[in-house]
Amino acid sequence: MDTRTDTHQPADAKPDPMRIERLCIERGLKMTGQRRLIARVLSEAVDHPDVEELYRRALALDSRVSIATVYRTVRLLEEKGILERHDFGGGRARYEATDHGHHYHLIDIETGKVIEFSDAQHEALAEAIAARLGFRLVGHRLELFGRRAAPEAATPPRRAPKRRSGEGA
Amino acid sequence: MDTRTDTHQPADAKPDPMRIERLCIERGLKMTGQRRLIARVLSEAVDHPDVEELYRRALALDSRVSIATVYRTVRLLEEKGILERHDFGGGRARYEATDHGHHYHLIDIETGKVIEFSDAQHEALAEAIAARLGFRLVGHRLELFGRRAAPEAATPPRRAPKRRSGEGA
DNA sequence: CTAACTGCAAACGTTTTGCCGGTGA
DNA sequence: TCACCGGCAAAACGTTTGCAGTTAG
Repeated sequence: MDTRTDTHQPADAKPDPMRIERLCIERGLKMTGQRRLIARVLSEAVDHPDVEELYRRALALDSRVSIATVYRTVRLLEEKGILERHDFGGGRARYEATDHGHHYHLIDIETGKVIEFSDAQHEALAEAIAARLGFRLVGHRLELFGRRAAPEAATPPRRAPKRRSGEGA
Repeated sequence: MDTRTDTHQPADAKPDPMRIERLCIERGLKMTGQRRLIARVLSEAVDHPDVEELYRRALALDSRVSIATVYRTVRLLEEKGILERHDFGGGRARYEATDHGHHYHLIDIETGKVIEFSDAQHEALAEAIAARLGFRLVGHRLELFGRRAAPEAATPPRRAPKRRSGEGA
């Protein structure tokens, strides 16, 4: 397929607000009110929210959720392969639905914003490297940390995150 | 330089047991007994120890260190650019000296062992992708998760780590 | 009916920090 | 000298869990 870098962020604004719920049912999960709520918040997210953010969004729709349930749900969905957990530095796990195929992340270190992209060339390279080292590739992650290139007025400086976790050198 | 994947693990068994200490002095850090001790442990490490492991190794040489000091030192050294923090999953940060140039990691998901490698082709690709997306690349990380390829008797199964952090999909 | 679920608060494991008496430069 | 440092114990942080009551299927 494509050999070029291909961005796809808020482009496809998650069209289906029930996708996650459907997946839950498929895997035989009991659909309670809070589960449905959290599923909806997740389905609608176009970013990579952490648990607190999910909790905040859920609360805004219905106050009968506890953060413990968000933690439990998010973990459960990850175990079921419905969610993917990421660590972009900053000490909290961030989640995203497992769909829109393999992609990588570019983190804007000024704003913390995450841009998704895919790149077939990289995909092939990763595979080749693993093979060269005598391994069968099971998974891989590529994260780029960058600063918006030159041209315009600089974004105001950003306070350092709460500190924790590994940044790429 | 090389365009091929190049492994370099315990190969170069850190020849200089004072490298870190020298760097500390260069950056104007006060060299106390415990600082020197920790620096030495770090200089001698050929792996990616976490804080507890560093503490254990330091204690074995001299019992007058506290784990708080290890935490403080490791953080300080990271801020000074002497150490690099990694999160390979498992809930604790792991450290390695910032030297032997840019390299990436392949994590053997059976054993948890980390193999380092460098790859100029990937390096160039990362740079190109960032540019293509309108960013200046500040750092990047590539982590491969793999299973030793076919041939020999399989390594015994390994219990899952303490749970936390992001695995590559 | 009952296994799966929830809220709450307490527990967890890692990491940071306040206090305050030391110590290297 | 004195700004920086180390030990200790307590706090903070994100996250998990035991308990007891609730609910989906």
